[in-house]
Amino acid sequence: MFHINEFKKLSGVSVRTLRYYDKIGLLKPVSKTEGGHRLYTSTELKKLQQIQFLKIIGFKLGEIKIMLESEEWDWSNGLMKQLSHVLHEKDRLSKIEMSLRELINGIAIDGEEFKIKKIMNLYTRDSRDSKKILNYYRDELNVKNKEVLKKLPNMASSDPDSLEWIALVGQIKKYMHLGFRNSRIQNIIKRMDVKKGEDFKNEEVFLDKLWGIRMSPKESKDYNLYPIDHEALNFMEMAYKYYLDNKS
Amino acid sequence: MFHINEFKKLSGVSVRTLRYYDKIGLLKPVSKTEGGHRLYTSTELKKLQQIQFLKIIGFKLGEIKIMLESEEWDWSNGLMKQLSHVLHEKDRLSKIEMSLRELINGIAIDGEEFKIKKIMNLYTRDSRDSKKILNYYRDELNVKNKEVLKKLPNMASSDPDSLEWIALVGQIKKYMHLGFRNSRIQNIIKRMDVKKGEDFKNEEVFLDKLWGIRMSPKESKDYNLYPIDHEALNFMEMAYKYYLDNKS
DNA sequence: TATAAAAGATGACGTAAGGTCACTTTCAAC
DNA sequence: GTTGAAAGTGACCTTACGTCATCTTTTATA
Repeated sequence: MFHINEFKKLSGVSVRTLRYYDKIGLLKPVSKTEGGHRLYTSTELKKLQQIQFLKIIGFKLGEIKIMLESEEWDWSNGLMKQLSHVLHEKDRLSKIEMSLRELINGIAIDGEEFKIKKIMNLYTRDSRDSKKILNYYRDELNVKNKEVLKKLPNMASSDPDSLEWIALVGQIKKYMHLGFRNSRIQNIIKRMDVKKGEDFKNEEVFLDKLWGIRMSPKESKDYNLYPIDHEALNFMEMAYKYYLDNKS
Repeated sequence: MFHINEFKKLSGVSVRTLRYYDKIGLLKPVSKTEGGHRLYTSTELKKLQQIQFLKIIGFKLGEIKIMLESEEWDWSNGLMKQLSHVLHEKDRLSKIEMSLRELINGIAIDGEEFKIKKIMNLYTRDSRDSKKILNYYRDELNVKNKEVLKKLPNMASSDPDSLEWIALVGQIKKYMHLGFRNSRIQNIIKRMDVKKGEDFKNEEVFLDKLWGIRMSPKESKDYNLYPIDHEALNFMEMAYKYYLDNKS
């Protein structure tokens, strides 16, 4: 049984925060003294540590409450979403970093009078057509990777079967530059062929989609769902033909 | 002279925001009508665009106000500080990203029951000596990931090469109950064998570690780094032997 | 020119996660 | 029983606005 001050020292969390967590029902003390002083045990300490971790990872207190309360929380999905969010944030910061460096270099080169002048130019470039900056920035920064990054992890989910396909296709793209005759590429193709042999239902669905994209490139709504482009698909096809020829 | 609604359309900034900026003295309308309606000109539009830019870059409204008001604001210094701040944030996010990927991979391999169990283990291990989590995490996230994960290139990251291994091991565990003679299992083993044949350096490191864990189960500090247990490893070994026997 | 409708103004409350007073009550030691 | 330390509660503050609700001004039409 720890008093709040001891508990604070054990956990490193401020007293105000502990009272706040109590109030919002995130972490209740195990009991109270007659006078109303809060009492905690090591069980609460563990829970608090989980909370701290999830908070660092970027979840909000409300979300954390739900996660820890409900038994059927979809961890895989939640973590994926969080990851996507983090990647998006990182990307945004990278763009900001570039802008800042540009400005700093500009000032270093052009001196102080650079400031307003240049900053304004960054805009007038765009404001000529009286479009909104925010939208400009939103397009530049967000749309691009939101679409691409979000799609892949969701479909991969946490199923190792689908994950392997993702990995295989990813490797194809990674090593495409080696040419379809290259042994590494041929090895990847071989693994795909072996895996293709396992015609169980889960795979089938994914496989049909993946291989099927090539068939109906225009009308396919699924096209955007997979981060695989026609170049890579054509390459795969060539490599696969080559593989079949040399196999027999 | 623009009325507030026209100005909003030109700038893309909400009416509420414009009134707010007026109130805090960040952007005042050039004049008002008799009845008190705000009137703006293109001068205010330019200033607003500067404000928007600085906001995106990460400055707070209070800071922006000072910047634009005072003539002698040290731009170079301020931008540098901001850059430093951005870099720190990026770094923090990178660590979070690694943690998330680690968790996600863990779930991909061990399934849902991984969740609380594993997350809690991450803590209780340390809480015995009543250190604060934050420090623990700083150690965990920094030291572990930085040193170890960097050494074994990207196993936890999104590199498709490593991803395939994770997927393969995940499938082994998923279908272990079928027995090592099962054709699906044997197919997975075959793919592992084929991939193992690609003896490029990146793979080698990972592979040695993965396969090597079995060798030194007790002293291995790396053991905890991979979400793979001995049961699965033994199973893999049996399946692999069986595969080799039936191959020749 | 009278009136109705649209547009604008003002003010209050809410957000997330607590920090910082101010004031009061309980605990623990003597 | 007294007293100082520790704990309690409550209120207001922070950012950058969003969202009503109510009231006034402007504008368009009859």
